Amino acid sequence: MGVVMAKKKRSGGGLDRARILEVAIRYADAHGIEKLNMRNLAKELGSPVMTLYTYIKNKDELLDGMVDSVAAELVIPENELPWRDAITEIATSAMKSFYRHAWVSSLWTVCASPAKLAHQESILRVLREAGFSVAVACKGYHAVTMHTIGFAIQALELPRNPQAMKEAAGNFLAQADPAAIPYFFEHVKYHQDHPESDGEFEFVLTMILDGLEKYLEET
Amino acid sequence: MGVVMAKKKRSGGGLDRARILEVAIRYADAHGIEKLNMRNLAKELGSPVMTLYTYIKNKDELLDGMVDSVAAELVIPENELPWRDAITEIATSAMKSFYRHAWVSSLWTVCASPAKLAHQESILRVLREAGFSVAVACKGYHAVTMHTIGFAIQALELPRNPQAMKEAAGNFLAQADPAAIPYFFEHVKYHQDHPESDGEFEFVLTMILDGLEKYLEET
DNA sequence: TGACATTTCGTACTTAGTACGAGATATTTC
DNA sequence: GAAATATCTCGTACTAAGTACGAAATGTCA
Repeated sequence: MGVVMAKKKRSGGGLDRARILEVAIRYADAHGIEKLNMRNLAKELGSPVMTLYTYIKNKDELLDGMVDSVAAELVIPENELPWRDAITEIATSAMKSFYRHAWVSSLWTVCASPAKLAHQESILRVLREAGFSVAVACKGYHAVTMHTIGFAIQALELPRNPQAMKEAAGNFLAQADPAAIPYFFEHVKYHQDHPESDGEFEFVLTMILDGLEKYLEET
Repeated sequence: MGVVMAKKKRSGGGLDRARILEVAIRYADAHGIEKLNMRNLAKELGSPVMTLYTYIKNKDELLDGMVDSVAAELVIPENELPWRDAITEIATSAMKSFYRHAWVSSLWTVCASPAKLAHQESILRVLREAGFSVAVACKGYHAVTMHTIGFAIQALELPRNPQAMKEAAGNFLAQADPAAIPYFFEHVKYHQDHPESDGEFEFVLTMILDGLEKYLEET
C-alpha cells in the first residue's frame, strides 16, 4: 500500500499518469502555464475531461506531479566532486531546468515533490561533507536555493533570446524618460548592447561560494 | 490628458481608486491573494461588484496598482550614505515589505509599476555613484534584486513565526525518514531548534556586497 | 460466475472575471 | 439654466475553468 507501482489499466488508449504529466509539461512549455487547464489538456490527450480525474486527484496534484517530473531531471553529482564544483553543478542544472520549463519557478516553492526533496538533500549533503557546520550549511543552502529561484523568477519576465531582448530594450528606451531614470535607462541600454545574459548567474554564485569558503578556512 | 489627477467623483460613498487599493491590500495581507477576488473585494468595500470597474480597468490592473502601492513604501536612501549601507537599506526595506505583504513577491516581477521602477533606479544609482562600471553595476543590481525576491519567495512557504516554525518542523520530522534524507532531516531539526530566521538575508547580502567591493578596489 | 472494484465520461454545479447596457448623476456649453 | 455630453452606478448575464456526482462499462478475484 501507500506508494503504488505505476501501471496502465486499459491497454488500449494509452492514458496513464506518466503520459498525462508528460503532455502537460510539453503543453506548459509551449503555451505557458496559464493556458494549461483541464479542458485543454484533455483535448491534447484526445480524451474527455473527466477521464483525467481517474489518474490525478485534482489540478493541484497535477501541478505537483509536473514539478516532481522536472525535479527528477536535476543533476545530483557524484560524491567525490570538490564541493564548489558539486554545488555549481547542482545549481546550474537547476537553473537550466527552470529556464527550459519557465513555468516551474513559479510553482517550485509551493509544490510538494519527493524529487525536489532529493535535490535539496544533495545540496546539504555536499556542504556538510565538505566540512561546513550545520549552521553554515543551513545558510549556504538557503543562499544557493534563493539565488537559483530568484534568478529563474527574474528570467521569467525577460525576453528569452538576444533578438527579443534587443527589441524589448529598444521599446522600453523609446518610451522611457532618461531624465527621470538615468541609471535605469543606462542599464537597459547596456542590456540592449549585451543582449545575451552575461554570466549573471555564475557571477553571484561565485560570490556565494567565495563567501562560504571563508567559513571553512576559519576553523 | 493621459495622466489624470486622482479625485473622488461622488463625495458621499467614498469609493475611489486609492481606497480600493488600500482595502485590497489589507484584504490580501489578511486572507491571502488567492482569496482576493472582485466579489469579495466589493463586499469588503460595501459596494456592488461592477462599481469597482469604474475605477480599475480589470483585475490585472488592480494587482498592478497594489504592487505599485507597496513599491511606493520602499525606502530610497539619501545620496550621501556609503554605498554598502545604502544598498543594505534598500534591500532590507524591500525584503521587509515583501514579508509584510506576503503576496507581493509572487507578483513583483510580473507587474508594471512606476514606484517599482524608482526603486530599481535607486539601486543602480547607488552602485554607479559609488564608482562601479555599468557592467558591474548591472550584475550587482541583478544580484541584489534576485536575492531579495528569492528570499521573499522562499519565505512564502515557511511558517511565519517561531512557534509555527517549531510545529511545522516537528510535523515534518515525525513523518520523514531520516535514513533517506539524513542531511535534510538534520537541517529541519536545526530549524526546529533555531526557529527564528537567523540573519540569512543579511548573510547572503554581505556576500554580495563583499563580492562587489572587490571590483572597486581592482581599478 | 457472481460480488466487488475500478475506470470511463456526460451532465451539471460552482466560482470568478467581466461585457453590456440602461438609468442616474454630473459637467460643459451656449 | 437647459440642452448636450460625459461619467458613474450597477443589475443581468455570459464565459471560462475546476470538479462533484452518478450511471454505465469494464475489470479482478474468490
